[in-house]
Amino acid sequence: MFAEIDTAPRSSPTQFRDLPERAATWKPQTQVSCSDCRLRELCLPRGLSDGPLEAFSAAVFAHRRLRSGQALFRAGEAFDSVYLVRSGFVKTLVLLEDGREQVTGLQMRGDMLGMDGLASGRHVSDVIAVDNTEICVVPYERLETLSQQAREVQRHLHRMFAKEIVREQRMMLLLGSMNAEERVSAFLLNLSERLTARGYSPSHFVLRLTREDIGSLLGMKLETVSRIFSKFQKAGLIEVDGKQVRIVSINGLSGILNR
Amino acid sequence: MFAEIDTAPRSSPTQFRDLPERAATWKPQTQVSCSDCRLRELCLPRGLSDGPLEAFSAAVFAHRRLRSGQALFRAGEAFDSVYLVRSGFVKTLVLLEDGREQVTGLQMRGDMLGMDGLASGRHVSDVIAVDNTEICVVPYERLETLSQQAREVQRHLHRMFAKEIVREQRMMLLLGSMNAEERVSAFLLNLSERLTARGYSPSHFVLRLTREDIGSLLGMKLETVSRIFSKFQKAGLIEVDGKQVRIVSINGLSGILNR
DNA sequence: CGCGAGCTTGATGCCGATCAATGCATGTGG
DNA sequence: CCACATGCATTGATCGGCATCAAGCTCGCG
Repeated sequence: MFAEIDTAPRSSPTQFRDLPERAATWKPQTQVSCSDCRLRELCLPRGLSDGPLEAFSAAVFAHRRLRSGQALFRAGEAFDSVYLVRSGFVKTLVLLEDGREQVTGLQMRGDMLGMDGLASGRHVSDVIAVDNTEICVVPYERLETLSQQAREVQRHLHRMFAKEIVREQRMMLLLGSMNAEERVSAFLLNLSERLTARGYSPSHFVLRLTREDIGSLLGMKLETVSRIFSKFQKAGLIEVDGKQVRIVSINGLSGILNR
Repeated sequence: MFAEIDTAPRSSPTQFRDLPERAATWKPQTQVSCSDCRLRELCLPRGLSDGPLEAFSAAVFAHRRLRSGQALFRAGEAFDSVYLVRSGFVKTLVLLEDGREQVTGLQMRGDMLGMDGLASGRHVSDVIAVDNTEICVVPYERLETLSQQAREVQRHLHRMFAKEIVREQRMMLLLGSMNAEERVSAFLLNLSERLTARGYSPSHFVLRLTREDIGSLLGMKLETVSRIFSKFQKAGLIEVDGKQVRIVSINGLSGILNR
């Protein structure tokens, strides 16, 4: 039904993600310099001068490759690094003592992870790859040092923190005051925006999450997610086929939000 | 029904909050040094050595006094400072384009505010006093400088950021996967904990928020909040009289959460 | 005194949860 | 290669928790 739009136009490792014979060759890789990383414009302060850039590059200690399903870290583990998604997709989960868990985010290229661990020295969330994923590891100590040497790095870091705070505030608003249709539509529009910013098609993409994970993220049951997808499809707003989604009417979707 | 437990044991400005004739004298105050601020152990890095301490003290540019109902800042205003609650209580609201708003937090002594503005240079939330409140104003530029000079200050700042991220994650979990009774009980227990940490009674306190604000914070309607308070009272878990609350059975309340 | 803001409580209705059946794709072991 | 299990998604039927609508109360205040 849908053409393959699953490939990352500017990020080579992901373009093989659906080919099992390539996935089988998925292995840790040697280190890469930040200077020629295509992620640079997302991950680094804009216009970072050469000195700080190289310093930042040195701060990226290592890269980790995760296969879909593998964990980057889990709640309870000691915090020592923050992470940047270089390619692929991960989900973040927070856990309640009684076993209940909730997806709190879907992160993609350029998104920062793991800052939660700074509060107590231990992570309070799980981060799980939902696609073959490449991660830049930035030891916190190095980031601290670098941040003290270069004010622009410090400011960039603060901005990353602040963005996460704002994102979570928006999620609280979604969870606290939107109905199910509004949540799903906000989710799809947000996904579209972020994928567009990363060079993907604005209208045609692959949900990395199952209906259950989407439901968890949006505070509803998987059946409800499924029903609303079907309803939107009948209304001519989207086309859905499993995880493949095409947004037919952005305006229609936005209309649901501002109603 | 309840004795007056409304006074702040270690924070002088608030102990007059319910006396209107004192409230009428509420006016901007001269500057105070951080070194003899009673908030010090909450707001400053523990064991901060003398040099950085004085630097930090100098970073607190001014103090602002707000009467109940006044705004510290509003969404859309330019960001230039972060704030610390020195005494009193404020609520934070985020707004949707269509006018919907949601309370996202209740902040009290030692809590930091305004970091959201760092993301875009403009605040995206309103902060409104829900009691006569005293605020320490810390210009961001100064904080940046100080943070570069003293690693312990930087680390403390990062930890404040991270705590806010973790707090918001917990709120997402509450909003996404708890029913109404669990939310109210989590709210009361959290309030009790935080007030205890500040030297108030763990069992006997004053809700600063209206039923409507509590409902907004917890993602439910004010009538539901009211009903659940009544239900908890009948069950012998709490005693409520307007904004006065006494927790009769902490275990009973916790039991609702882990059920 | 009357008025409005905030709170409580009841009656009713709806949205989304729950329970359940089915289909489909993938993987696995006989 | 088939039988079977497992994970994920869709759809229907029913139920219940919370929203909604409404009435009445208290309290502080102009």
